[in-house]
Amino acid sequence: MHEKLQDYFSVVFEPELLAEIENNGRLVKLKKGDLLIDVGSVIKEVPLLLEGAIKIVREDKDSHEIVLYFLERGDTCAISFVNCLNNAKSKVRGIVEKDSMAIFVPVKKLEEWMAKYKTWREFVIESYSSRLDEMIEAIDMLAFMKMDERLFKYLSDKVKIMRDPILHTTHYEIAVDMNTSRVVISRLLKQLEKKGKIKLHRNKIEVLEY
DNA sequence: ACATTAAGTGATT
DNA sequence: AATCACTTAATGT
Repeated sequence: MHEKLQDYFSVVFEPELLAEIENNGRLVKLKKGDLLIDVGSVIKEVPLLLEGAIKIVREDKDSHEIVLYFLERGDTCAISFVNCLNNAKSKVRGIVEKDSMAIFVPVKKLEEWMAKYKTWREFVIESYSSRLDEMIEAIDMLAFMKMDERLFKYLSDKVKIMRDPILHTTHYEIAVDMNTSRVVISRLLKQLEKKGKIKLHRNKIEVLEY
């Protein structure tokens, strides 16, 4: 826990705060597919991501979903933190996208730290605003971009987050993430392959350009 | 060999 | 861009 914490957070947090995180947080290993938070749940612990990636998804009542943004190492979900200071329920779902490691810190502590540590305050504000930026980007994508552009952005985003140009996913999973049908995704992927931007395999997509 | 699941495709709306 | 109705290909038992 110490080393990883140092790796990603020692540049942003002062030593006392790092020590507090170590004393109050619990280290959790997360497996791909784990459900971190669901719509309607109240959060009492917030994760600081040491390694891996989390997908944040919005879901409607008919289980249509749309990906809002991804969390990476060094990130936290400030939205859910601020949200639970407000005693509100989560409006999003967080799913572990690849095997991850995180430190869970009780919200109560985080609240104390807001007053105590400047770096923590700045971190939360920073994180909140970049999450908001990403969400606005997601809205732009839905409102203004065509399916083929959306798909290519989805692929290149995912490559960046997974840190691997070979995506181990199916057409169906992409279709669910983008709230469209598998057939549409298959056709668009085929077009991208013809343009030489990707290479298709079973359960696997090689992204050549991103 | 057979069943299941992933992916490709034409036709229709 | 979505849906239907297949076909083909890859994989698991």
